[in-house]
Amino acid sequence: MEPLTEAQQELYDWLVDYIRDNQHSPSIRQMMKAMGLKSPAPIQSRLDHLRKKGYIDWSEGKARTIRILQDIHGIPVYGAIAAGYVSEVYTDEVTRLDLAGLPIKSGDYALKVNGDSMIGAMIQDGDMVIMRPVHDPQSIREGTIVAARIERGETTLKYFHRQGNQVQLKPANQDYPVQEFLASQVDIQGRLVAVWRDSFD
Amino acid sequence: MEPLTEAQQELYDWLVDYIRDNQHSPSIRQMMKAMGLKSPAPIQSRLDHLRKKGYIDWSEGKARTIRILQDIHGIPVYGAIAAGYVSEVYTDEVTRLDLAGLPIKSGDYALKVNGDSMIGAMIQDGDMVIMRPVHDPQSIREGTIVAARIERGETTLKYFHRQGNQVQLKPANQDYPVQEFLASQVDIQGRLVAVWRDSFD
DNA sequence: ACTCAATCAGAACAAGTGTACTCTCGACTA
DNA sequence: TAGTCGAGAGTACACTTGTTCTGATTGAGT
Repeated sequence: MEPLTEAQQELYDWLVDYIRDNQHSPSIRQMMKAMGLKSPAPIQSRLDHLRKKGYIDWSEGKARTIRILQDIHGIPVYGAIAAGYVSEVYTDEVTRLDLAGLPIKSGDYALKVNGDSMIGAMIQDGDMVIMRPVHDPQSIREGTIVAARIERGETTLKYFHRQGNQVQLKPANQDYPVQEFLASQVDIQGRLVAVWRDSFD
Repeated sequence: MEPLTEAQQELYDWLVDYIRDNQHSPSIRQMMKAMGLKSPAPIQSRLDHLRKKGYIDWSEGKARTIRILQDIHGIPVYGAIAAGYVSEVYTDEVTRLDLAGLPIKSGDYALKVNGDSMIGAMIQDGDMVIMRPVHDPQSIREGTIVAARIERGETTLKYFHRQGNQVQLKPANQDYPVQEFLASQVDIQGRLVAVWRDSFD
């Protein structure tokens, strides 16, 4: 990332804070006052440089449309780790894991997992599963993990399989039985899109 | 939260998406087009209702200053699901899982997991592990999962154990051996605070 | 049948706002 | 020493944009 001058850095830092707090960009005259200036020209100049250097962008001619190009919310992904004695560090290109924006859409919701019936799918007690609402049951693919409500009763997390007009709900644990229902008996409330676990002491 | 009409809900959902994607509010005429309308009046009406019901707010007279009052980045936690045929739905109090803010501190970073040496700890290939830097190796508790760099070589994810002045790195998979090193040989780069997995088709 | 709220079209206005322009000044460099 | 670049003041203009009108339509209650 190309370095910034002191004045540019000052404006950039203020911008990031303002946008994070207010969910929208300030106007040039607002920035002017915040920087203690009496003319919009210096702000324009700094903004031009910030854009040229790849820090921000905006829609030409439109009011308050500045966007910070760097991810504000995510955390940096430094590389790949682990296991087979291999490791790799991303030095030049630091991607970012945007837990807030990237894989999650509006409407998604989370459920806390009780029990261990999905242990074979690496989902354990206490995990948070992020679900996406399913509007058309026909669109669910075989083997997807879904939250299924059975006959207006309890909801469980299971593998989804079709068998004619029947629906199979398979746990990922030998200790639990496979359940079969008529398609009309089960209500698929969502499909699994992500798992979050922070239950480490 | 007061319920919304269909038209209001449609606008609100679109708004949330737009602001999250663009870091600023759209103009009324943009909303007009997005909703397929030919007049700004209906949008204003919907916005008035959304504000009155506490969903959004804006600075009067200022362009593109709409803010979503609800937390955009967290996602709602509807309840507990699964497993032992038990389920529970949180109806009254909807907590929110703030993936961006809550359990993650500044300085945390993510690593993509290669291999299956931690499969016993329910961490599989492709998972993102969120690590927190460890400054004092003495503070690490027995059995914590850490990212350890061995003799300035590769970094691996393992259980951390002490044995006198030696350090044991135990994988969570029988197929891999336990490794032992002098404390001076291993550099603990971080301890595991969370796991994220979104590799579902 | 009546009321009321919510939803639309269309037009108009005033303020907010981005942008362009002309200057000056200081720091650094060839 | 002349030249370039970034910072800053001040002014002006055109477009974007929020807001306010006047009406018409629809649907749900009563």
